[in-house]
Amino acid sequence: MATSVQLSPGRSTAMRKPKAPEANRARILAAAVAEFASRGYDGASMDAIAARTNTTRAMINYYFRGKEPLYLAVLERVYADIREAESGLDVENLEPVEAIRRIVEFTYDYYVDHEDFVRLVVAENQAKGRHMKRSHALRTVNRPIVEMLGRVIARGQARGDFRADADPIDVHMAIAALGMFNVTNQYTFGSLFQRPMGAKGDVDRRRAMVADIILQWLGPQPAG
Amino acid sequence: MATSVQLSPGRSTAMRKPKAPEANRARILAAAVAEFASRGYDGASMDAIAARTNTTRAMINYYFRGKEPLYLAVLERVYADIREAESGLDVENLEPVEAIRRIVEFTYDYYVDHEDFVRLVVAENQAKGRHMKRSHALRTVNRPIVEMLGRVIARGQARGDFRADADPIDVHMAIAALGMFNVTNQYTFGSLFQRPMGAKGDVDRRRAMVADIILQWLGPQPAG
Amino acid sequence: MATSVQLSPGRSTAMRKPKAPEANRARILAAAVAEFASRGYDGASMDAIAARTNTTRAMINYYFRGKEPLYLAVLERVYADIREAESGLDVENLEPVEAIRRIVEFTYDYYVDHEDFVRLVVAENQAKGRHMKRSHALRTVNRPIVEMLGRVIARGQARGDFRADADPIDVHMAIAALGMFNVTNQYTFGSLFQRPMGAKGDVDRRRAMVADIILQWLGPQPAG
Amino acid sequence: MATSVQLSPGRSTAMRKPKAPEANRARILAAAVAEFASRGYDGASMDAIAARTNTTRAMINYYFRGKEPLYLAVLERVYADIREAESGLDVENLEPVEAIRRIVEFTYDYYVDHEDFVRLVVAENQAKGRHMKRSHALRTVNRPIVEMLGRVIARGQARGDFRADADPIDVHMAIAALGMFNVTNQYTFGSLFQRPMGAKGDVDRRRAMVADIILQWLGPQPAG
DNA sequence: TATGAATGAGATTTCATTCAT
DNA sequence: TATGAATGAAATCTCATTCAT
Repeated sequence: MATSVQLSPGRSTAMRKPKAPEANRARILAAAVAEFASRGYDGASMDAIAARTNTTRAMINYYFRGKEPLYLAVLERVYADIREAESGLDVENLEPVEAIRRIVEFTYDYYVDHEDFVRLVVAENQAKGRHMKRSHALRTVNRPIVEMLGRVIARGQARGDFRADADPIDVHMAIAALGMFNVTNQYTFGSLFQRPMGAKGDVDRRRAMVADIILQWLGPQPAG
Repeated sequence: MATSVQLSPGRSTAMRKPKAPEANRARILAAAVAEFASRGYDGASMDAIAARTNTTRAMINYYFRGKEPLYLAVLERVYADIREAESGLDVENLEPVEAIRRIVEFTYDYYVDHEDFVRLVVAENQAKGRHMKRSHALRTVNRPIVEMLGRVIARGQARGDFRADADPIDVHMAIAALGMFNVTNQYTFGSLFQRPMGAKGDVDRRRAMVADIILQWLGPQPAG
Repeated sequence: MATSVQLSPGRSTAMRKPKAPEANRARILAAAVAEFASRGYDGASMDAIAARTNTTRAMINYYFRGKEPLYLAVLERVYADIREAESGLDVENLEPVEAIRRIVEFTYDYYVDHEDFVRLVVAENQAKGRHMKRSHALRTVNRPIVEMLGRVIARGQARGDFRADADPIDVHMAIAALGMFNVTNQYTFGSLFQRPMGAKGDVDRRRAMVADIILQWLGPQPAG
Repeated sequence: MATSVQLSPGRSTAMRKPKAPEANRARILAAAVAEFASRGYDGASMDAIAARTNTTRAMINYYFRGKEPLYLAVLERVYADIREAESGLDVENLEPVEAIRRIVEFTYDYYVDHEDFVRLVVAENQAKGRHMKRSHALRTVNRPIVEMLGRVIARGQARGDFRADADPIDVHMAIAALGMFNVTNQYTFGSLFQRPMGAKGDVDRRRAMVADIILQWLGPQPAG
């Protein structure tokens, strides 16, 4: 018994006890965003999240009641973030064409700069929207960018700049598709075609390209 | 093979030991494609794959030497499949504009009809290309569609139908982005904007839309 | 401990959750010593260790984080034990020859009485010291018996009882070799030469024999 | 089906088919000696042995009928080898003291040069002689060295060179113990006391030391 | 004689969650 | 509010052996 035997099985590093519930919650949530984005729902481990926050699995369960609720909170958070960012975008004073270009650029950059968001959206789609369905908050997320697009397109149509049958949701979808692909498919596409993509690709050139594509398509139909 | 060869007696149906390695392998691979596509790498379970066939985990390990090699075989298989399908696409005799439309339609339909392929590609990207890197076969997959696009674009440029600076890989990327998005993001996008997507969306309309987008963009630049 | 302290009510016997981490850890460690000593590293099974206690594999992993760390803890424990036992050996007040005899006897008996220790040492050697290398604790184990031997030998040399070139580590090695062999090789040697060995052999006679061998060797060199 | 799919699950390296049963057996046995010596009974894998021989597990089972019989064959082989080597030792024409020195040196060197033998003996002892018991061949192995020792000791006693109560088996045991320890305990002892041992230690010095120990002990008892 | 195919048992480890305090 | 302890389920992989030819 004189021999010193280690008693505590867990991590024995002295951990600070914050005693600040809100801060704890926020820290856990941030760690969870990173972990779920990086590893996906199944790949993410509660332990890894705990390790990123100097707390324990039990703590996380205490705050979020389990892995899935935590994941939902993560989704809600990143959607709230993009909604907020979109809200800050002011295009009412720009000419329609310039406004579209601005919106495309904003969107393109947001994806490049927020890979976590993109990866989480993709993960949720890979999960067939399983979790999203259970969240009232997520089912009622509104994305200001679509209404914004609607107003810009209407202005452009009024001036004859844009084709008459342009639909804001279609336009948003095209912008999102072209912008996301660079991030979502960077590994396979980049590897197969030897093109650096995502944040490492030629961001400026490709962002401009997307704007061109959208604007060409939106432009008034040549008679015929 | 046309002549009737006597098969060994008990080979007809319910044998305890099938002894049909090729068929076994193929069955396992098919089951693995479905399982990995449905659940992702981590989510997929060797047991589930075994259950989809009439074999056991041990059998799968015997044939494929583990989960990751099996996953690689799956990736290689679906890439081989799309490469083969692309090879069968004949556009050399079409006018450039029609050829592009044909290629877009083919690609769009392939994604809609082969969700497994799309999901596997997405999954591999979510895994940051981790597995792909280890496969020589995958690092050297060539996608005939890009060369095909290159030839069509060159023909179009020679006739003045297409802009001079069009790049086949950019074009392929745009087509892929617009086509995949409908499949990859169907759950979140569809839910957020109340639009059915993927195979359940308005496939015809959207396929045409993608072709329009690409062709407008490819068309000769208006002077100025 | 002598005063009667009130224990918490349910603590007496059959609780579903013992909540006695120290005792659990100790019980697991003891079981692991027995299992690893009996079956070697590879032969030992975590299940068997669990069965020897009243816990589960998962519990063991919780406390020790895996099989190898557990094995290391076992090694560290038995080395700590022998070190402690060696420390209790008091030979400073004995004449050098008697002191050597005492040390030999202690060592010989320790091996006979602690087959687990001997078997674990042998197992680690069979594993080429693979695990030991990874343990800082083990790399810095000091064995008091060698310093003790050094002091006794020096005293004997000063009196002319022992040869001048005697080296404590050589002496310890010879003692250990002769003592361990009886335990380590009891099965093959005993079987081949029909001699009961280990604890079943003629312990007294052989222990004396080892002391004789060592002392004859240590004794002053006959001139010439 | 145009795609090339690997069909054979096993190792596809072109393997030569020796068609030489005896040679096969010998090669497998040699590989098994190395594998069992290196990894112990449990640690050894039939696959690893197969890999060392360019055959398959099935082959080995075909020749040896299982892992344990193979292990027994290995033990029998290495004991046959040492017996044969011992038989070649000629000491009848040496003076008793020189003869003893010769025997010690031979034994010491044999252990240093045949670690596989030593490791197998140790492994069998760690297995508590479990396998040995089942082998008639092993239960009747005779070790010529003991009779040889007996004759030498008798000659030495007749001349008054050796003590009267010296027992050949005791002597052999001491020689074996001192010689084996250098090999069997080289990892723990060497690490704990910073002494290179086994073939890497100071073989010459230690071999001489063992001879000295034995001869001092065997020498005629000083009166008293 | 030789072998690819097939099998079932067992081993370790990870993990999310629950419990009692 | 916070947490160490405990648990049961599942997942992957290895392996010796057997079978049919």
